Amino acid sequence: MRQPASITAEPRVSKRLRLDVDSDTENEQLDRLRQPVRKALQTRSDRKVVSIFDVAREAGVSTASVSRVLNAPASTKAKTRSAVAAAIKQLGYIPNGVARALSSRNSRVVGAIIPTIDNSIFATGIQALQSHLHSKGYQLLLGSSNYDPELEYELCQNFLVQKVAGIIMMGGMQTPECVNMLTREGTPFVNTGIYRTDGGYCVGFNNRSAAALAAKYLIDLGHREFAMIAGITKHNDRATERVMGIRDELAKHRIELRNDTLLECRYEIDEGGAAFRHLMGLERRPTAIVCGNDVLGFGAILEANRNGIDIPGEVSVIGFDDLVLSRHLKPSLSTIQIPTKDMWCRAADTLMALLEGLESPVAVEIDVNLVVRESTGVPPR
Amino acid sequence: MRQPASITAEPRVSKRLRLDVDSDTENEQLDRLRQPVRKALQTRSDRKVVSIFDVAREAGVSTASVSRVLNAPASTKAKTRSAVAAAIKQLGYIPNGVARALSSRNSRVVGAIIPTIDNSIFATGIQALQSHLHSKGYQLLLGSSNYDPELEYELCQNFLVQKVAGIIMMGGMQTPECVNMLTREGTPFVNTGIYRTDGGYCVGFNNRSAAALAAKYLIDLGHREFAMIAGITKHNDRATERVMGIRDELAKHRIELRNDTLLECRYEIDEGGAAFRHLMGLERRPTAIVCGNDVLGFGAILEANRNGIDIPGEVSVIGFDDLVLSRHLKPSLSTIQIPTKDMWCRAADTLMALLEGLESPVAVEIDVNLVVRESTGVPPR
DNA sequence: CCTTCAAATGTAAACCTTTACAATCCATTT
DNA sequence: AAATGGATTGTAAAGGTTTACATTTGAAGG
Repeated sequence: MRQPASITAEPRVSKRLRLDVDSDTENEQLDRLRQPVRKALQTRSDRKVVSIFDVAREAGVSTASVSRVLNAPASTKAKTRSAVAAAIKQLGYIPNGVARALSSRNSRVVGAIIPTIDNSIFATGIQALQSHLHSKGYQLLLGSSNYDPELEYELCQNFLVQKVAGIIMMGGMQTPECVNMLTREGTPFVNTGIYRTDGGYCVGFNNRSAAALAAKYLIDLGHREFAMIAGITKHNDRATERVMGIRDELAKHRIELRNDTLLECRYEIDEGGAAFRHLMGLERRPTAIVCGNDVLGFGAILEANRNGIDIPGEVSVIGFDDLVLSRHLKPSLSTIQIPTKDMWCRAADTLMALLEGLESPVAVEIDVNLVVRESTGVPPR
Repeated sequence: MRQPASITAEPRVSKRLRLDVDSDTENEQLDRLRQPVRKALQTRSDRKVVSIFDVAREAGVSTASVSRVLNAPASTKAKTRSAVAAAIKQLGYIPNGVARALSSRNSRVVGAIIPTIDNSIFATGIQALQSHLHSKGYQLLLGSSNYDPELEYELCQNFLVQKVAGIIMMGGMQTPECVNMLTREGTPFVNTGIYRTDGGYCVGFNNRSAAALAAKYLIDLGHREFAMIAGITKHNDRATERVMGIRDELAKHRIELRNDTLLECRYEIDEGGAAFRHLMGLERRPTAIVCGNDVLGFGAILEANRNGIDIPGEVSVIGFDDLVLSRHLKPSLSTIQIPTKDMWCRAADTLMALLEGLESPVAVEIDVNLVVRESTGVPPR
């Protein structure tokens, strides 16, 4: 029996549940598609909004002409244009994008999903993305998934409800259900931060070979005792591939990455510092530490500073991403540099081309660079 | 004469122009309201989308019932609910939020404008905002203004076109035209990061007295030679008030903030470093430096590290914001701590209360704290 | 002056919901 | 069994655009 009490129209609290999971109760399934009923303040309730009809009347033309002046001015006469422009200005008309989207099936809104905005590599990307989209007349609907594919699914579904024109998502860890849903709805999407040729659109780089680049550099310097402070690899293809890249390169040189020197932590300074401390306390100390990203590298360097450990004298540290801070730290952090802004803008370009029916390369590879700074050097002794 | 060539329907490039500025040509005015005509790929063009009619037919009920199951389940019978739920699942129905918004006049989308996502204090705020909104069933449309009121106006207008339910904006430097436009449209908005009682909704703190707090602390330590590495005050009320707060407090103690020790720079590490270097090169060196935010403080500390200047031995440095990094730097940065996440969530709560027709305090004051760390101490000698 | 035809404009049907109002159902009461 | 009235459901009218198609305009050519 359904309990009416449990389905009153309380303000919706996301339950992070999937519509298509059998164990869900009906209520929970529906929850995800609801909008709350509690009588929302109907903005502009009494206020009469200026519509395209008002503009048409004021300008002495049809609504179609107003629409054309706005959307296809080249197909209107100068006289019509100026009459309409005057009317628009006179009335303070602001087109209703919702009606426009409904009618034209084009919302001119792009959705983006990143793991967290609270990581400057993503913040930088989103900043670039937003201003690029803005310059092309698109708006940005933003969601963060906290590295959780279920949440990412939910955000995607919300985007689809909102009828975004397309979606850009960091990484390629969407659940199959998520990809199905996007495909079924016909909403194009681009994965960013990864490069792969499995048929989906992506703009990014090969994390595996990029990481290998770092390892090779350290090996060439003479290092043989390695450690890695990796990101959490679960649900994170980039982190996973970076670990694989390090393993690849070490294996090539018959160097082992011992289990006790491969640490996974969240991308936080604290955690990087703690991992570094742990590694420095090992009986068999590594001489080179590869970090899953620069934040972890910062943690390592700052922890070393605090404890008077000499980088790179005693141990070399290399990061990944090249955040702004990396070059400023003392010692400055060697790292793999990603052209983040460029990557996000090109992801946007790829998506927008798709939206406009243009040809667009399916997989775009972005170049990364090894940036050598002060935190790496030859091994001690 | 109008030049047809100049008004072909090229993909829209934002001209950042105002509709109501007289010097605009008609074309430029209209530009801002257009959507491009170049035949956009009409997503899901042939694909038949599943509509509420299909669900209704499948479930053997009317569309009104389907709508009610989704939006006011308590007013439907269990049998109807389950039939509709089954049909929705069966068909993979995803409601059309655009049609929903048009019909109900409620988009459940909130717009937010910040100066730049590329500053971790804003990134942190937006992260908190987005997940808070998500938990309440709202989505986030994001724009960054780059501290430019004209751009902010434009972003606002785009939000209005998109019929956002409400807007949250960092600071209170909107142009009068912008505020007028929002008021005319009846779209509620909340300013964040500032506290003032001029009638508009805001959730924030008094930047002036917060800054004074920092100055007072340094004065109490015995400092008399002050400098300030401020943010750019133009178009930035927070930066301006922070300078005023310092001036206030110094004046109270008859201390002068000489012109050559008040530097304005963009919130970047480089600039903070350069300013610090400049100040340390002065004949009459300050013993205490107040920074407009932590990023500038980082610049100062890192520059000091590079040049072997002892902080706080030779000079004390204090920041503003309490970014994550502040406690990790060596020396760690004393600063004014802002409960950023809390502030943004409460701004969202204020706005959502408004949207739901609930009472909501007009001005919410957030508490700030002085956090004393290693970068401040008694003056030298 | 009359045709012809491209360009410009107008008419009205979608687009997909929500929701006011009307109609029906059905448990209670009389 | 009829009447009552609250709960549930259905009908159909918005909501503000775009756009296919029809119509009008007007310049060019005969």
